[in-house]
Amino acid sequence: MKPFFITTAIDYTNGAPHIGHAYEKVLADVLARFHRQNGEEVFLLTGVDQHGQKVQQSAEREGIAPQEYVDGVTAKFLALWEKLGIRFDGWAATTADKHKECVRAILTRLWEDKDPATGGSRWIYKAARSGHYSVRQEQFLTDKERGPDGEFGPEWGQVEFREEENYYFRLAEHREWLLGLIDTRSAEGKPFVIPEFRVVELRNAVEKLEGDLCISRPKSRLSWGIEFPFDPEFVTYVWFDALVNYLSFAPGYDPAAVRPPEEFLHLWRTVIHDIGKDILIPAHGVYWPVMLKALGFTDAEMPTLLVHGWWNISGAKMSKSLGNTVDPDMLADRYGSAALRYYLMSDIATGRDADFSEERLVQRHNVDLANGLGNLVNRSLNMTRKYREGSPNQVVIPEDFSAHLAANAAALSEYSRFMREGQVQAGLERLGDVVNRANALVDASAPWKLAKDPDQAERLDGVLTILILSARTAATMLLSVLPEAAEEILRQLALEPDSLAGEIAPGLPEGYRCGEPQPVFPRLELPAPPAA
RNA sequence: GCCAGUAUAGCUCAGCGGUAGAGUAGGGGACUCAUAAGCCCUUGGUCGCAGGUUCGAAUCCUGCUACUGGCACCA
Repeated sequence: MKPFFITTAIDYTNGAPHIGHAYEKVLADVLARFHRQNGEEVFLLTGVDQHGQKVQQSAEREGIAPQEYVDGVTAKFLALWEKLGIRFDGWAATTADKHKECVRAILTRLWEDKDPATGGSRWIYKAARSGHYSVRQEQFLTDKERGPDGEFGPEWGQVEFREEENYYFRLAEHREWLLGLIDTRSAEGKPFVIPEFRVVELRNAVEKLEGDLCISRPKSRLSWGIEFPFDPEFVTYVWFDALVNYLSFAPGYDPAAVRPPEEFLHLWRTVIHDIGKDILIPAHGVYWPVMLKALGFTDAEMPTLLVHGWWNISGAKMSKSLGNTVDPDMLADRYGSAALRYYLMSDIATGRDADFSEERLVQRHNVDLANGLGNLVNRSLNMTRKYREGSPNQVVIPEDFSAHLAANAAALSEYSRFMREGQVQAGLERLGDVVNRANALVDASAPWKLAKDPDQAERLDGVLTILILSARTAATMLLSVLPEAAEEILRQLALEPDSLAGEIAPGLPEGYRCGEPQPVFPRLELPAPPAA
């Protein structure tokens, strides 16, 4: 079976999930479901990033242990994914023993990979750096933190000059290699980053790459992390912990092996990292490929980065400090997870930003799903039952409608192409075409008139057949985005979905009888505005 | 400061050298199988601003403005 491996970013467990977290997971889930529907061996990996200073501080504020704190937040994420129907195959939690061991094994290997010329590690070195340090905020200050008078403001408390030793991962010397990788991938038509306009951004950043990556924090400053295997005075700092989740929770990875095991590579060669634009540069676009190179991955074994945009709120960035975050849990409760999933997939072009609007969420649900697809299914089944007791006769499709099914087949294959490219919105537009074409056919052929004229009996059978087959094709195209609703439609139609291969059945099965219509998408209403 | 990107109908966006497009919202009509849904027709734009190239520019070039992203600087 052809493999398909997709990962999401792991979310930081320092607050409740917002709409952006939900969007990224729904996108991954939809693509995973599409490939699964296409008969592929799919692995979807998602999870949470649980270490770090902010978690440590939040736990202290609440007077509980960090593990207890992250377990609580993690439960919120898991409950939301359950509510939104996110079906994942691997769950990455960075405080899991499996992950800690993997990170430590990787650090050990890189530390012990000695350069014969110098006798030191080829990848990691220890060095002292100095700077201004705020004791109260427990962080080094840059000149950004200086006030207009050039001094550090009172919010930093006591600021002292401090020297600190840390471990560093060599990055800068891999600049040319990374530029070559980016260019080669683009030239081969398999860009390192999708959408392609982000490749330029990444390339610019890589060209200016200098300096190495600090991968440790002294325990005196940060205790909530993975202890360094060869120096217990330090814990692993963010990216060497978080990024490694893609390996530690992937099936078959062995951190000790010089070359990744074939069992693992089988899946890994197809890997797509579904991430937000905020963590492309430098984490996923620079640190990660160099880390993989250090771990013995060849250029052909580098991932593809699928970079999505953000949901803005009335044109403004969503941020906790602005207090304009959107709670996906509340939206799912208010409108149902299907309406939310459909909105998130249909109203943003993958890779770009969009403006979030509850009004638009309701509108898209009502126009596309309730009035469009839902009503098509309902009216088709009603007429089939009313005029043919659920079983249209097997007839030759009337000549003036014969192009209809061919157009549906074309729409289905275009849908597949868009979905393979991660363009879910474009795929859903093809679904809309199938629905609109069928609804137009109802009015053009007027089955209620045909039913009154015995001479038109065969024509009526043909129209009903096309309508039911169209509803089936539409449901087939809805399966990855709204699996439960699509299955309910197929149940009412009493049909299996079409194959995604592009060919569709020319008629109904022998002895076909449709099921009972039941509205699948009741219309939604916006809550009444609060009384003035 | 540098490098990109975006600016087209109320809204979301497509078009990227040859008479301004789609969906949605607004208006009108005919119908009745249906979730008062659907179908047909239709109003609506000096294509951010100013120049230039061209027989012809939303489309190419230059400058400007606004917004977005990235990087850098912040002695």
